[in-house]
Amino acid sequence: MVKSKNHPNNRTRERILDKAEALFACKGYHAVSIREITKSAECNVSAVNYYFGNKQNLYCEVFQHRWLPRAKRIHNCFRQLLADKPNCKPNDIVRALAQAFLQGPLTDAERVRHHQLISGEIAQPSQAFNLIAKQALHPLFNSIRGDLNAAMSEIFGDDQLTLSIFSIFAMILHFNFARHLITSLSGHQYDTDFKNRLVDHIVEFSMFGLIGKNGEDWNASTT
Amino acid sequence: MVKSKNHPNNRTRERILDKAEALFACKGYHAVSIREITKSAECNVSAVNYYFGNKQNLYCEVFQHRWLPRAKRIHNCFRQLLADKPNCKPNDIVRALAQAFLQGPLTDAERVRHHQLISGEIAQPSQAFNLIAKQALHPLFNSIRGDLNAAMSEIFGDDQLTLSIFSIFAMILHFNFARHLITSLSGHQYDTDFKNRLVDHIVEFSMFGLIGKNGEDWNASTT
DNA sequence: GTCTATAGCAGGATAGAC
DNA sequence: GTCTATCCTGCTATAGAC
Repeated sequence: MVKSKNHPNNRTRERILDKAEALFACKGYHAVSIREITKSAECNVSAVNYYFGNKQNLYCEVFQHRWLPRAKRIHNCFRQLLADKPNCKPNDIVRALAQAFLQGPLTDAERVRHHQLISGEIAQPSQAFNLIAKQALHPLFNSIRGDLNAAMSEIFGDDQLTLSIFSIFAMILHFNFARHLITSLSGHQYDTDFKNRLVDHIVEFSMFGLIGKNGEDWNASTT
Repeated sequence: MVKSKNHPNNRTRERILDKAEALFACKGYHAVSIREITKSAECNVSAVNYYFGNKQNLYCEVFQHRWLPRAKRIHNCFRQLLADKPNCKPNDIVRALAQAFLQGPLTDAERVRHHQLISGEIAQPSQAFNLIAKQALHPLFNSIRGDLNAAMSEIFGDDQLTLSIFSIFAMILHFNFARHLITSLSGHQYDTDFKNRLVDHIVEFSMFGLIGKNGEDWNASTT
């Protein structure tokens, strides 16, 4: 057995966070054991308790030190894309959002991890939910709300806008979160072409829905 | 200790399925122990192994004997709603779908369970995924595809239609699946009024997106 | 800061009485 | 079909050597 491992420029604490995140994302909190994490991080079992106290706290610190910084990178990317368009219209906002999340600064592996983790918290909120709600979800939501509000005509009610933002997020999350299902039903792999296609689709659908700009007499049969 | 428990008209096997489903939905597969299930079902620990062989198999049978029948009830409700409208337009189809899933034949507690279970499988597919994909997801998808295809104008491409159906499902799933987040961001509780509002929103957004029938010059700033 | 060793417990699964 | 008792594995967490 090697006593002192070679991990140049790569502290044990950081390696644990990296591997823990990957495993939590992939399998979920309860399906991952400390032994599995420390084995993957090539360190001793007791290192998790030494650095993080316990498993639950490691999970929270994954969100604090891995998930949140990545969320910030996505949001910055979104803001940057908008900053390049001074008088932006609703479609510019939705496009910037879709691009930031589907093509933005993350690698595809990071993107999958990111969405798996947030999906887990949305489905079954734990301690970490309050953290990310307060520091990422609420600020982003309010920011988009302000942008869209400024860009939309005033006939749009507050509630209508809120629900529309949820719907846009539903699409963005779903197209990352349900990759397996979507591949299984559509046959598409998540390559660059398909992601371009998805961004275009999200923008078009968010603007026109099923009807399209050629808007026909959709309501004719309803009396 | 009581030797023979009183469970009139309610076989042990069925009680285990009921309680197991509730717990799996609420906490996820790995977070639930056999002991917890059998305690909740008021039977002996060994009953799970007696009736289902092992935990994994119990999980699959929950999908087989609880989830799938419920999915069928929802699909029947959808078909029934459509049958009442002979010459249905796209908005009728989307409304029937949203109603079937958000207001349909299930109680609200059943609806939450149903969506938590399917979300778990979409996020991290297990053995059960193939079962429900083959017996519920693919048939429903193809059925809607056919309905919409017949109701839409022919300018809509195959791929465009596929992505649009995903988007409609994304909304329906998200509005059930992300209840905690949506309540946290919008302040709305999931009462009857809000669910009515959601159905209307899903139909409107799916038809017109953000622009609405008053469709303005959304694309003006993009050159 | 990293390791070994182990405490202490909970998990899934089985054998066999009734 | 339901129960008790038990096996054995794997888990989290801690104590203490180096």
